[in-house]
Amino acid sequence: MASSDVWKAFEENEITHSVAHHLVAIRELKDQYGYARVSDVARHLDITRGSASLTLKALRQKQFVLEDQNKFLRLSERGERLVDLVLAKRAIVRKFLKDVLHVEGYQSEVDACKVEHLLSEETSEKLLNFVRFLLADTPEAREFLNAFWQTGDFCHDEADCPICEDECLLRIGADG
Amino acid sequence: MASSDVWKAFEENEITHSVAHHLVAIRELKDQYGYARVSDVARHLDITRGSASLTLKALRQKQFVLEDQNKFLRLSERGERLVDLVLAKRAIVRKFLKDVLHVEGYQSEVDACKVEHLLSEETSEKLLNFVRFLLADTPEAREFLNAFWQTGDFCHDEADCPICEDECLLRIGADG
DNA sequence: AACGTATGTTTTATTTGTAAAACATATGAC
DNA sequence: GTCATATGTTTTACAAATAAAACATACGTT
Repeated sequence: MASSDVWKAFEENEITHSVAHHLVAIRELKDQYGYARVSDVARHLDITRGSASLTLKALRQKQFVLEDQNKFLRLSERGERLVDLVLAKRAIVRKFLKDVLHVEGYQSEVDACKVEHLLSEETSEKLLNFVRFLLADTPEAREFLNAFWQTGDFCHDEADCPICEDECLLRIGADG
Repeated sequence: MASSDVWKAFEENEITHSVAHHLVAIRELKDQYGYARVSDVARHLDITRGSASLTLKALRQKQFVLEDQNKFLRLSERGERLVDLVLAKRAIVRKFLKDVLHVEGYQSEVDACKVEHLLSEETSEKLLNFVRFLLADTPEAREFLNAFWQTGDFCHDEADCPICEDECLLRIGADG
C-alpha cells in the first residue's frame, strides 16, 4: 500500500534533527571561540550538560565526534562532511525562501532549519540547481522574477490555477 | 542567542508528523471506503491497533476526531480544517518538486510528506503563490522554465554562483 | 590547604510514539 | 449455542530525547 510506504520512509533518515544540531554546534563553536566542550555545546543549544553529554557520547561512539585528552571536542572527517551537507542544504533552502519567496527573515531561518536534514540528496541538488539558475543574471531569470515580484498575490481565485486542477487548495489562500 | 532560538522553534509545531498521518488516514479511508475505524487506520498506516487506539484516543480528547455509537470515526470541523491544510501544503511541495524541479516520482512523495507539516503558513502561502505563477501560462514563466530545463546542470563550477557568494556549498555538487 | 565555581558523568524520571500481549466484546458461520 | 474471527482497549515494555539532581573532578583564589 502506497500510503504506508511513504509513511515508513520518514524513519529512514541518516541523522536526527537533534544530532544535526549537536554537530553543527561544534562547528560553530570552533569557528567562533576556537574550541568546543560538552558544556559549550549545551549552552549553545540551551539544553542541560547531562543531555549534551549523553548525545555526544553516542556521537563519539559512532565516530562523528572525537575528544582530546582535555575533553575538547572536534568533528571527525565523517562529522565534518555531514555538517557540510547539513549547512549546504540549510543555506539552499534559506536562500530560496528569503531571496526568491521573500519569506521574512526569522521565519525563513526556522523553516530552513526544520527542513534541512529531511531533504534527500536528489531533491537538495535539484533545488540548488534551480536557485542558482533563478538568481543568476540571465535575461530569462531576471524577467521572470521581476514579473513574479510585481504581481504580488497571484491567482487567489480559482481560475487558471495549475495546482487546483489536481487538488483543491483554495482554503489556504482563503483563511487567515 | 540566535542559534538556540531557532533550535527551540522546532518544537513549536501544532501537530506532529504522526498525528498528521492519523488524521489524513481517516480522510482517505472515508473517501475510499466510506468509513474509518481504529483498525482501519492501523492497517492503513501499518501500525498496531493498540498504537492507533492510543493516538486516536488523544485526538478524540483534543476534539480533532469524533466517534459515533458504533466506534466509527470521523473528523471534527477542526480536524477537517487541519487535514485540508496538511494536504494543501503537501500538494504544493509535491507539485514544486515534481513539476518544477523534476524530482523523480517516489522521492518527491517522500520528501513532500516529510516536510509538509513543518512549513509555516507564511512559507506555504508564498510557495503556493510562486508555484502558481511559475506554472501559469505567462510568457515570462514559459521562457524561464524552458531555459531552466534546457540548461540541465547549471553552475557546478564556482563561477557566478549566487549562493556560494555567501556560503560555500560546492561539495554538494562535487560528491556523489 | 580550603573554598567556591566550572565541568563532565551518571542516575532517575518524563514524554512521545511505538510493539506485543492479554483481555473483552462483538459478529458471523455452522 | 458454540466457535472462530475481527475489533478495540489496556497493560507492559522499549527507544529517543530530554530535564533534574546527585556526584566526581578540576581549577583558581585566597
